[in-house]
Amino acid sequence: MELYADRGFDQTTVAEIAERAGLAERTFFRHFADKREVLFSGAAELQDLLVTTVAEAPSSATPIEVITRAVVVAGEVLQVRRDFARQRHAVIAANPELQERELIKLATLASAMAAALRQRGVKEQSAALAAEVGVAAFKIGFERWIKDSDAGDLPRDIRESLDELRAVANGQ
Amino acid sequence: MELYADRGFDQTTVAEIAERAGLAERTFFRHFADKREVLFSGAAELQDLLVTTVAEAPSSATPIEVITRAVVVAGEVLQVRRDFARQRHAVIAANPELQERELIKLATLASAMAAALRQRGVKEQSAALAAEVGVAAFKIGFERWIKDSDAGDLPRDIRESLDELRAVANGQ
DNA sequence: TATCTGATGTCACTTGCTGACATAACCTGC
DNA sequence: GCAGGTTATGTCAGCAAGTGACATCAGATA
Repeated sequence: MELYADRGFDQTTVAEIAERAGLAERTFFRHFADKREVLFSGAAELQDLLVTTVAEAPSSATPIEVITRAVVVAGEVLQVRRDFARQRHAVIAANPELQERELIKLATLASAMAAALRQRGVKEQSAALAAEVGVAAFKIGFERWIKDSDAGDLPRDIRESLDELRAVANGQ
Repeated sequence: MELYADRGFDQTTVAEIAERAGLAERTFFRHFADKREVLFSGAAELQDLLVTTVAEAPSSATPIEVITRAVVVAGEVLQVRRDFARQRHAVIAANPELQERELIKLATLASAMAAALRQRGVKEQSAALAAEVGVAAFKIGFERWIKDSDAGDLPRDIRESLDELRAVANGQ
């Protein structure tokens, strides 16, 4: 992260990262599939959190309620380390390859949530759509939160995005 | 496309592509930014189509109506070459790097549509959300269409996805 | 015809990433 | 404690993607 933030992602070689870490270059690739993955190792935990939250929701809840709960909980967790999230976001925003990776991670989260919904008996299409909607609202709520110069409130921003998404989808 | 479809994306070298095309390897990179981009050169035209459709919609239309029209029109165009779309989809589905590229292209389309909506006076957040919703419905409609063993009807599938998205978002 | 421009070729080079094999650290059972 | 297995790390050679610099060639234009 330090190197990426300082000189930029492209300008940082794996050799430099390895040297800074006191390891051989080869060892880096044993810990991370590629140079980008360093910034996305946290995605697995986030996915667990989302899936667990979906799975544990009361059976009376509708798909969108379940998804809302999940992304809001994720927001609560992310919010804790705002400075880190911000720096990471800046690094990613400066590089298209990293944005690609970010997008596929989000898509993976969506499909994991969709799978968890299907487990609850939600039908295929609805599950996929609810998950996509949740991720879209999360994404836009996250961006608003990161831009906010004050402390901000990520879960609230996510909820508001979802409300506005609903309004927009209903033709308002 | 032939090479990618035959031996797979990873197993195809740029040297081979260049040879098949009767060109030097260097020349390949003057036509395409990288090895993946070959499969996404059509995205620019699609973006033009979407943006134009958004811009030309009657001023009375709501954001979601405008976006719906745009993605349906895009569906009509894509539908014409179903075999090509299918083969391309299969190649992409077999390779994570290509999926990443696909996702960033879709995200680019979404943000282009959002910009076109803002041009119409739609406020920032609503524009972004409407565009995201449109792309999500397009994506899922497209997948249904591509899986369909019959001739299928892409615009219809997209519309149905949007209807179902609305139902889901409203808590059904 | 002379010249200008754009597309292509050639070459050398960096860097990401992988496979194969060697070595060191660390358990685990006895 | 120690023999044997497992896991993390090092070393090295090599492939393929992508880039910069310079040369060349073909067609358009004055």
